[in-house]
Amino acid sequence: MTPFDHPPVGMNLARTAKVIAQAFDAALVEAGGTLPVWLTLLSIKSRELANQRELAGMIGIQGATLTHHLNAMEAQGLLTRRRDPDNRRVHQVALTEAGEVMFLKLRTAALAFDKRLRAGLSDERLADFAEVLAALRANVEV
Amino acid sequence: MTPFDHPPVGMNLARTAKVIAQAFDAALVEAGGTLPVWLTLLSIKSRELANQRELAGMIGIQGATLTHHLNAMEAQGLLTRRRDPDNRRVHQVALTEAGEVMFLKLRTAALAFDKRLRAGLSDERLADFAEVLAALRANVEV
DNA sequence: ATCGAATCATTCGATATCTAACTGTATGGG
DNA sequence: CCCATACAGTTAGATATCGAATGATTCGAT
Repeated sequence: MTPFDHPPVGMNLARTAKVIAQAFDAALVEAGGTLPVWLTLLSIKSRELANQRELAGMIGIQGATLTHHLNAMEAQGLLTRRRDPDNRRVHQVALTEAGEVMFLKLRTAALAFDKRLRAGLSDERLADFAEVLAALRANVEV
Repeated sequence: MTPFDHPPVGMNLARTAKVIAQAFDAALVEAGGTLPVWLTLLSIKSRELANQRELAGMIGIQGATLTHHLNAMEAQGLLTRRRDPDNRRVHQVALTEAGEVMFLKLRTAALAFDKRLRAGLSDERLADFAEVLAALRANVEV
């Protein structure tokens, strides 16, 4: 498949990330949510009253994409948006009761998936893995 | 950002894969193509006359998605589709002259990007990295 | 005090992807 | 032989994402 001496790192990374993301999404659908819904809930919980720019940054998506998800989740009754009275440009996002419930359900699924993923891999091995990921990111920035 | 003891592997993997894929796509756009175009060209070159099911499998996308890319690339004059006379269900895909030229240009960009990505990482380290990727994939299958 | 620049969010239009349904073609068991 | 089943590809409809343009608000420099 490749005109490369070594199997290309990037391709391997992309393929692996894809199958894992798909499996994770399937696990979350099982639990009544989706991957973007989980990421959005997680970002909101980790910093209540953050503005949308900050939430998008935590998730690693653009503001426009987050707006989309928030619209859907607001329609589903998982969250509310309210303008910050101190700075009426920003929308403060907060979870509803239903949003909290969904968060807890998806967290259970996410924790189980993370455990499944780490099976058979030592902490040192995973730490080195994370370091390589960081190095790859660094090699691409700038 | 997380209710996890350890930073979750999957999230780290997904984020890294995303920024690297974006950087790679940018490099390919610089060279006159895109990531899906490159992957399609590469899959065709690595097995001339393969059918679309096989090509999609090599790239890691569904047949329907490949159809989309082939339509666009055929319209651009990069490739041709012809029915296999021995089995009129299958379409044999072949590159045109322009497709060959594009392949060479994008290959140069891809090789340069791969080199940039590996900078500062030993072969052993990358080999172990690839093994962990394989283990993660295995942990998710079935 | 006002106007231009910056900031936050939304809207718009495009691309990539998926699944499911459909079309056309091949094949094998009765 | 022929029909049920399987297979290759396309089409249709949905979701996720991005970048660019727009709207609303704030801030700062003169």
